[in-house]
Amino acid sequence: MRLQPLANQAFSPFTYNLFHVKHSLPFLCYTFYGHILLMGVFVMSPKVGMEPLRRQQIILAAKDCMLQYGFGHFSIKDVAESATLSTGVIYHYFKNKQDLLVQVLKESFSETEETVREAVEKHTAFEEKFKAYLEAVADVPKQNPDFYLILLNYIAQSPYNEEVQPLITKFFDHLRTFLEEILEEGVEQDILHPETKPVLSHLVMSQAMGLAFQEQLLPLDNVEYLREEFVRLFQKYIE
Amino acid sequence: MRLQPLANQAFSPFTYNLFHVKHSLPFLCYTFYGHILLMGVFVMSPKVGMEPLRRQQIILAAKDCMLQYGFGHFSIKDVAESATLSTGVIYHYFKNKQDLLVQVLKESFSETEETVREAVEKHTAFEEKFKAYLEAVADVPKQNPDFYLILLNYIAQSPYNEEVQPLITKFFDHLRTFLEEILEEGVEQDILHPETKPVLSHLVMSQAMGLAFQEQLLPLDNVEYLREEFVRLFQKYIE
Amino acid sequence: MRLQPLANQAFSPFTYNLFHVKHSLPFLCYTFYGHILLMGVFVMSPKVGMEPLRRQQIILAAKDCMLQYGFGHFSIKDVAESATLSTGVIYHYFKNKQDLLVQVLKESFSETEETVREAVEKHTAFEEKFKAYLEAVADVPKQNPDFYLILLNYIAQSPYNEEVQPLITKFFDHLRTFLEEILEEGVEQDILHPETKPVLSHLVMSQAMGLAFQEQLLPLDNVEYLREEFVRLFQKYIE
Amino acid sequence: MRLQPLANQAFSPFTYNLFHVKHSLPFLCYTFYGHILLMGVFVMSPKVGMEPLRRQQIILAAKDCMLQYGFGHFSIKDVAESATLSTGVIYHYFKNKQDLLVQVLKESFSETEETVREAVEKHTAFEEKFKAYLEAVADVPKQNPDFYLILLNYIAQSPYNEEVQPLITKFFDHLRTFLEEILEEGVEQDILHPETKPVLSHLVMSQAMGLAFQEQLLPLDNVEYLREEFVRLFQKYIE
DNA sequence: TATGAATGAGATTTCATTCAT
DNA sequence: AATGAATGAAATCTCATTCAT
Repeated sequence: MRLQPLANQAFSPFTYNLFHVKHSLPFLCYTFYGHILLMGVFVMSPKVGMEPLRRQQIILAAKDCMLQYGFGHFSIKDVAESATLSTGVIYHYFKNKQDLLVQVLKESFSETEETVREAVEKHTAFEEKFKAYLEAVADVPKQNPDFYLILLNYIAQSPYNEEVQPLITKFFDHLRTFLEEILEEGVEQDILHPETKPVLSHLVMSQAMGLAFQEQLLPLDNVEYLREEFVRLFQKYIE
Repeated sequence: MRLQPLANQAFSPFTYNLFHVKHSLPFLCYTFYGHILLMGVFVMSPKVGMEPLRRQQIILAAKDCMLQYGFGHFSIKDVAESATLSTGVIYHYFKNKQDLLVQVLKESFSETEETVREAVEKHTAFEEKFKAYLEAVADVPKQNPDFYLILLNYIAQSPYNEEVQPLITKFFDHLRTFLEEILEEGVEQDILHPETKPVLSHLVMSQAMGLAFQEQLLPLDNVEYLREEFVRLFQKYIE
Repeated sequence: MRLQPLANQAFSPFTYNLFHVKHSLPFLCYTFYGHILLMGVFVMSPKVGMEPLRRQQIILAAKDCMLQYGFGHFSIKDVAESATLSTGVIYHYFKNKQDLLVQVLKESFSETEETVREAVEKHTAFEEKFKAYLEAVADVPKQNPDFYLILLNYIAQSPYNEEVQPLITKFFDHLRTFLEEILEEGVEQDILHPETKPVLSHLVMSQAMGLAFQEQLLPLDNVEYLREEFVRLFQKYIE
Repeated sequence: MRLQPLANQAFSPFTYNLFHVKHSLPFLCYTFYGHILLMGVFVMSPKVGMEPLRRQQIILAAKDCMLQYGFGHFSIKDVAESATLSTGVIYHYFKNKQDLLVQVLKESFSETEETVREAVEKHTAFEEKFKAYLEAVADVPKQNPDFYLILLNYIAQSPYNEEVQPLITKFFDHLRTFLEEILEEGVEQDILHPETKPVLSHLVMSQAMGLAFQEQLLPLDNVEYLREEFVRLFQKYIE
């Protein structure tokens, strides 16, 4: 008695559906005479706890599609294909396209924020923290190469998208507030003038963002050196 | 007695109704005594020769739509409506949507480039030129409020659009090369180290772009002050 | 005891209502004594697995439209209407208009080729095979009245259509090669001179095609007689 | 005093229309002081007897377009461009697109008919006339390479075009009737059986047409030989 | 949970024809 | 007789979303 894949031609044109139903399994066996017998169909019970996994699977596929096709040509069908799921199931896990898009952005944001925070928290001295911050934000395009391309797509959309706009604003605010907290230590230690804080934090954010976008657009040959100079530029500024 | 080109504004496409000689254009010249003489008439038909006028009209309408709906929801139908024309006529003046989009971008670029060049060329001393450049690029969002929003939309498209990508690259290259030419004067006057040139030009471009995008995204309350600090940041850097 | 594929016609997409086990397909086999046994059921959903059915349905509708409106005024919208489907669903089953058109042609070709081959294969003697071939190709317009009208439409397109051109060429080549294989028997039996083969096969193809097109164009009153004479013409030629 | 081309910049944006009006001419001269003076505009009177010439010009351009783009992508704008005329003027000489298309076909037909008639009329004896006819119709694709491609386009259209259909029928009828007149001589000289006449004439027409179409479709390597055999086939038939 | 078929609105593009002059 | 701008209908194609099962 041996299990065998079902020969295609043995099935009427509708039987192949069986194999498309992902959570069912035909159970076959050979008879004593070598004939194939279908013993039954196991319709597997839906897996428990699949929800977060599926969501993740879809978000990842959506990220891929965003990078490959851009916001303008991003389609649910492509996401489904890329996740090897049906289009319909996307709507089980996400309210609609917009919802999916927002989740993708949220993921990207929290990833990047985490990276920066971790880099800073290794240090205690103000100067070291500041340097670590500068290096971390300058390194985002290297650590997380797709982040700025995704961000770019969303920023372009943001003026026309009520949900995306505040998300982006919040992301930059978080990151900038975090920097201001670091700078506050400098102020307390009389290294920095209090007024420098808001301006400096804005300039750092802008510069980091500008550099990353330039890198996306033009093939820069001396990226590494530019990043180092970016750090130096602001170290010089606070002296 | 000198031949004089007719002032453009004297001949809106509908003015032909005003002439006694129907559907024609008077050809005039000044006499020795300053009197105007009608030398003859050019036969014209009002439905002919609309090309330059219409192209401009459509490009303007397209810019409006771009700002209003963004790249993602930019439609030819909207452009036509906004220009109070039929959709078909757009294709009389532009090969396709892509072509129109490219023309819009080209216009925006040349406008901005011109503004910066003009600002710099008022000065002769290196330090003044450099300052003028910094101020001019920092002021682009103020002088030309739509520029960065349009740019943003195109940048997001650029990785998926063969024609737009090189246009943007060229624009930034032009602007950066122009800055390097200014910096070269600083090098010649021993104010700057030669190696500073490429790095500095990149950092300035990034910072300007980053600031402008931030301004697009967040309602900054101290924009003016930030711009001043932007200038000071780089003045400090070259000291 | 042998497994038997279910006959297609037993499962129109709507028959699922008839089964007691809802939305499923019975899997049957013959017993040693010829009795039918229900071995199990395949779970299916009526909205799934429509592909082969719909493709056929659409191809048929497309054929109808082709005949009714011709290549020049063949529109997807008409096909959809004729198949009582939405326009969108056509693009679910076919990549684009061109793809659909090609599938229609392929079907028509294989049908006709099959008819001719079957007619010939009933015979064994060379003369009989040759006669059967001549009669079969002459009878195509009668057996398959739409074939030449469809062909005509495609041929007119072929110089401007990269995909259709080789399909048509291949079709005629197949049919002509098949005739050459028949003629080869005549050569082996010393009934034909070897050199006659290629020329004769071409002339037969041309004549058949020419006759069919004439029939399309003019209302011939003596079609039957013409076909007989067509056969006689070439029988005489090989004597 | 010298004639000079008008400097572009001397004209308001609408004056260039002057040069677009094909039948008007500015008349210029230099003054004693070197200034350009426009002396007047000659609006040339419409040329008399241009009608047939223009019609011919347009028909030729239409033929070119038909060959280049086929019936399916044949557009008035292309015809106008190919004839270096405006789209509007086409409608001065032809009622509409359909009318133009019909004229193109008529021209092609009369050309071909003429060729065949001339070839036959050089001879007097029946056999020679018959041979000349066969050779002439077989040679049409060589003498008039575009004829069958144009015909193909029209035939495919004919079932859906009330005006084209009878034109084609008439063309083939003419040519076939002409052959029957020749054959009648053979009947009178007791070379042919009277019943052969209609069948033979049809078969000849079909064969010629079929051969020509095959030649259009497939790259035949032995066209010349095929044509000779075509002649021989029917010479043999009447023996 | 999952499938993928189906819908229908909307976008781009083409083009015969008209029209004012 | 000639221009080419303008229209608007129609065609192709895309895609978010729904739906029966």
